[in-house]
Amino acid sequence: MKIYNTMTRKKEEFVPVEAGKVKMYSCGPTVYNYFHIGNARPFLFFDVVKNYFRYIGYDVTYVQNITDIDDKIINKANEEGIPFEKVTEKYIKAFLDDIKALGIVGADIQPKATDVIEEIIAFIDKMVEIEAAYAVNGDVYFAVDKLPQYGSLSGRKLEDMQAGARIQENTQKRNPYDFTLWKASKPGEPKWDSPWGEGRPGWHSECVVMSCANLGETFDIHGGGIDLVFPHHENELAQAYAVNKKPLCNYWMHNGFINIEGEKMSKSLNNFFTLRDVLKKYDSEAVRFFFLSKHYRSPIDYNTGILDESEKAVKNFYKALEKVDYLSFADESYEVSDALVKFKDKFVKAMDDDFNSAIAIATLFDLAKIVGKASEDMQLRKDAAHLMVELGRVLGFFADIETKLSNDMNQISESLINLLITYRNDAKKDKNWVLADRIRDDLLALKVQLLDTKDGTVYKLL
RNA sequence: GGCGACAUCGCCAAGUGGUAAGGCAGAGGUCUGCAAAAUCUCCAUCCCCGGUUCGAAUCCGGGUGUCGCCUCCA
Repeated sequence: MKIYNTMTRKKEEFVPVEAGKVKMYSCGPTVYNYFHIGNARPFLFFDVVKNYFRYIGYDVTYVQNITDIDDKIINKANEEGIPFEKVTEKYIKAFLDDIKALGIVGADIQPKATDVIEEIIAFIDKMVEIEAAYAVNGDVYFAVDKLPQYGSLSGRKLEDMQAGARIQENTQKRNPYDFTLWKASKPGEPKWDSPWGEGRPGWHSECVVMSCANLGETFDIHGGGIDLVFPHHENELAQAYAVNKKPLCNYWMHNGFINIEGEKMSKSLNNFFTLRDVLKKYDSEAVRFFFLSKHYRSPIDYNTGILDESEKAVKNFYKALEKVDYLSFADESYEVSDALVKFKDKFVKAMDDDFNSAIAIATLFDLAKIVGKASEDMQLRKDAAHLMVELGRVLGFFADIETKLSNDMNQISESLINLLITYRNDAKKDKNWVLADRIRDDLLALKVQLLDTKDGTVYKLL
């Protein structure tokens, strides 16, 4: 198992802190809005990471935080003139609904920042105590100068950063790169008591507190979007070094960005799509296919055509399963036969190589080809179907296979269609092509497609 | 200015020294009253130049182009 580690900029063999166990953390949403497809990428990807580790036998603990106190949330609350809790309540629910709609199982532990304020205060207090941080007028800042390791994750040196960076003047800070740990509250803002007065925690401390509390001071994997490398993750790491004197985690994983039609997604360009809106038009598995068909570290371009293609591709998985009537034997046990073991190997090898999901998906197509091939041995086709579903589920596909494959047509309409097929066959016998075609076309308009096969006419619901 | 990523068939996308996976689209055959479906088959030498090597899409150098981070944006 190899993982690309942002810290070292190379693929490294994965060695867990504790044998047989994986402790992973990924940065969750700030709940002030519906999340967009860019946010969806890490949510989906790290869920697959978790699935895969479980699949190959690890005992996984996956923690993902919810940031429910933050400037953006306060701004939103002020805009709408409601308490910030109303904002977070609404968007936490939306977050949970949306990831579920995308087929994301979710984290084992999902702590909220406001649930651990006491712990965050204690953590910041410790930094002040050891002089890794300092308080000024009710604010607390982390002193980056004190930490020689600062910049090690993002590969920057403080000297380099100073040169051309556009950092707002903040005369309270000793170094412009000192970051806020605690922020004094203004009148009317949410606040908590602290040794430095009433205020609220900055963003960077909560993740350290929540990850270490649930996973230990050094855990295995910390994930998030590539943009979080600096400053967020750099700052998390800095705090962990300062207080625990050891690295926060052994492997830093970062997913690439999503562009829209070749341009950066941004609110000013108004070119972002919420997942919620995308799922109104496209099947969730098409979205999943879109993400997983490309390596997670690559930048990925979103455009309207790409999901159409993805949707067709996913449909072919189901077409193959329909051909063998998968549901009729889905519950039967099976073994990976000698003829199929190479596909499982290919899948595992691909995923072991820094989660190469593109090849993993190709394996699914390899299997779909066998499943759908009428000339193949039926037992082989069934076994291939089982394996295809087993592997597909690791990637999050086929979660709702019963619904997808079941024909919800009721008995009456089924017999009506068969009746019309009989009429059409009579018309064909009479060479009444006009009537025959009319029946076919009219049914097509009702989303019932007639197909003339060697064995007679069959129909398909579109 | 500093740091970094990427450039592979019409589109999406694997590949990290041994002679280009897969998907979508497309072409042809079979089947068919027509059509669709199904099925079989076909479909790239890897941005440019130079180097290393028996051998490079893969390594090195130089171009060109695209993009990202350095603004509490995943």
